[in-house]
Amino acid sequence: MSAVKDSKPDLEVVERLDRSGFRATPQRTHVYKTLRAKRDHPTAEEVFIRAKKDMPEISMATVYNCLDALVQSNLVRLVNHDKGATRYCSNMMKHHHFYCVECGGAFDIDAPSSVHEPLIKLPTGFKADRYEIAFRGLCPDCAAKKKR
Amino acid sequence: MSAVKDSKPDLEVVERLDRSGFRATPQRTHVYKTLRAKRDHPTAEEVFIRAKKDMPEISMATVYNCLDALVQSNLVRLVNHDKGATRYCSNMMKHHHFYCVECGGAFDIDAPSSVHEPLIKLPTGFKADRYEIAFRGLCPDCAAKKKR
DNA sequence: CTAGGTGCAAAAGGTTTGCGGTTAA
DNA sequence: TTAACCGCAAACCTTTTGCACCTAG
Repeated sequence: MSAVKDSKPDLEVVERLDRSGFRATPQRTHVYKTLRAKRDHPTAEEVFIRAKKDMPEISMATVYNCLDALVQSNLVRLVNHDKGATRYCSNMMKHHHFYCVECGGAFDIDAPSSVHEPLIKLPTGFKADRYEIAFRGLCPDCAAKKKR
Repeated sequence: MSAVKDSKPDLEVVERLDRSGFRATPQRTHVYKTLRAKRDHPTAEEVFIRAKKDMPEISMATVYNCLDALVQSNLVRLVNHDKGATRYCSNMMKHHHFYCVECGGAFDIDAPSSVHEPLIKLPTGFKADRYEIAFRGLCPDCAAKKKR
């Protein structure tokens, strides 16, 4: 009922791509799966390297194309660190990010489902449909090292 | 109220640069003043163009160098839009940003001085010394256009 | 059949670096 | 004097684009 490389591509994904006007190609679903396989924030190149393991013929351009389609389909988010290449995140749950100023790492911070209140009142006219908090400071590891 | 080129370079700036181990060179103070002159979020190239008006011999590399020194001295912040070049912001008051998904513009959102509370509890070990909220949605102009 | 997608290679940004010359402590 | 800094140009890295071929609808 399923092949080695073509395991069922998750209806949700197919549907979302379709709703945004994209075909659910093997490359796109594979890039998505690659991203889901690990809970970190890889760069496009990192994704490319990982995706090639199971799909050696995929190209960098296609990875960019796929990531773009996935972002537009709301299956993946962009995450910008302060420097360097754009990173991608397949965790679409409401969450925030913590950036360690020491080691440069980025960590997901879950948003409490209860309190996502209009913490800040926006000036009249602005219509926000989402927000994300970027914390900066020391991650547990670096904080521990620093203390000594 | 502005001078030709060498108006006194603001003690605060000199001191901050110095405290971070940078000399307060004419280029650095000029780039800083350039950034302060307008309340937007220019790219490095934009800064370069503006800075050249009053300092024609300044180079792109120097602008990058200066911006870097200013960021490290806490006189300027990096602002990343979703796409494109890094942008810079000389508004160091506690504030957040609103990104318009329609026109791509970025707007400063003042943080109420009263409530800058730890609205989200971080997992144990994380030591945040600051945070910034990125709102996304429609700016007043685009919201108005959309309504029609 | 044909619009959309892929892979490749080349191009286009954006940022950094190496280096000779200059300047401030 | 000398370490820091400047301007220039080349290098580098990330992302986009043009194009020939391919494939699903």
